[in-house]
Amino acid sequence: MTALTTRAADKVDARRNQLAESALKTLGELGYARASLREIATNSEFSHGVVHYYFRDKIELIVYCVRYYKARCVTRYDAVVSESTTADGLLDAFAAKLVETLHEEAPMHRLWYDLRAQSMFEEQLREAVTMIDRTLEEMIWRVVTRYAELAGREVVATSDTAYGVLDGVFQQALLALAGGEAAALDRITGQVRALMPLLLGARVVDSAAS
Amino acid sequence: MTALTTRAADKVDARRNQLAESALKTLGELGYARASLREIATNSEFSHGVVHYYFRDKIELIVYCVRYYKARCVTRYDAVVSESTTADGLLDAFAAKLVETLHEEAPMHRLWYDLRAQSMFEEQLREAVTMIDRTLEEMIWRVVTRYAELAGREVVATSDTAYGVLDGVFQQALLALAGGEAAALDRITGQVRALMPLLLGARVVDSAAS
DNA sequence: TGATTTTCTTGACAATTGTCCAGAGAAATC
DNA sequence: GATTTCTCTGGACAATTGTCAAGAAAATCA
Repeated sequence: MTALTTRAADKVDARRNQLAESALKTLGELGYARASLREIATNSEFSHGVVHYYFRDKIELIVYCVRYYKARCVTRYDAVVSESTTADGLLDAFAAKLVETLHEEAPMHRLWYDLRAQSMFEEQLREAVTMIDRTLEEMIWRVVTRYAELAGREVVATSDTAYGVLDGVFQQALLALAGGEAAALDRITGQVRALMPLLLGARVVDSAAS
Repeated sequence: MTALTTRAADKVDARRNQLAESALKTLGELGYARASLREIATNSEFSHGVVHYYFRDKIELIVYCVRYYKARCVTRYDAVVSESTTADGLLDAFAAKLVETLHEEAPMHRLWYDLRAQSMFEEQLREAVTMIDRTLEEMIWRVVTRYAELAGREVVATSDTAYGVLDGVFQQALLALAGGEAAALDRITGQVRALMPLLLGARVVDSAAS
């Protein structure tokens, strides 16, 4: 019985994910405000009524989508961290990955910034948004600390500052890109190369290697 | 006749500004999506029909509001720049002003971030948003260059990077504040104190003063 | 004061929205 | 194969939206 229940729950979750998938496509295209449930359903293979079978209301769908979206984000820079062997190499790989993300996932990211802004008005969004924000901060922190480790230096900024700084220039690039400014891709590469070293302080002396 | 026309135009502009004023209040409270023309009109001293007498449609009202809002922003840190006599003093004044802004104009700023995000979906908003963004960047740049000048050092970051970085942590603070995290005010003070020096490079030798 | 223009109000409109529901269809269970 | 449960459809609902227009009210001008 437990097994059956679990399997049924899995099936429901699978359908929820399927709906979230197409909902995210519509949301990324139209943004939070303009994406109606009917439009979302039209861009899926179901009718508009099915949404209320799997989600209580619109906000629950959105929140589910936001959480679902997070799963794709967390590992984005893991390869950058694990496969880089030098500080400069990591810098290159990180910048390249940022550019790739801006290129290929722009709709997803403008949706993210949209939702984050909406969360300042709609309290129901806040918890999910805060959770993702924390996850993103940790992701960036892994990159920065690995960078410092490879450089043999210490990080002089806190985790939130590092995230805030890089998120700021990333958002700037995304915005410029939305305005057709293709040069934004080159610009952010330079910005990251310039900023990351600034986050590092004096050379660390490894006391175990004397 | 020119004088009369001008005076009439001034009167129209005055009414437009009056409407923009109360519209901004509603927009700051509800955000771009949820602020209907009726709600905006209700929070003004006019009926909902008057909006279409002074503005062609909703988007024109919003854009007008955005531009009107800009006028209040540009001079916000002028006193910080002109009245500071030491680098550390400027840092203090700048951080204090940021905190004050976060405290007193939070609704206005969450509206700004909302509109900026919307501009990635709605092309009609883009021009006005881009213009304000440039203005804000210049404003920050005046602070940063003045800071470098007082410190007798050069700025190692470009104007857009400086703006992106500070805007990032500011937005982070605003978001945290919306979530009731009062500690965000102290945090951003520390962040600014830590970040600004990082934007400066080696000591500048004033060749004229040798 | 009377005429004319400007300004504003009120009500109406079509469209869109989120939500709900009755029932059709599919799947699972017995 | 019959029955029950799950899944989905399509239409209806009230509420809200931006927009518009007809006319009242106010201001301006003669």
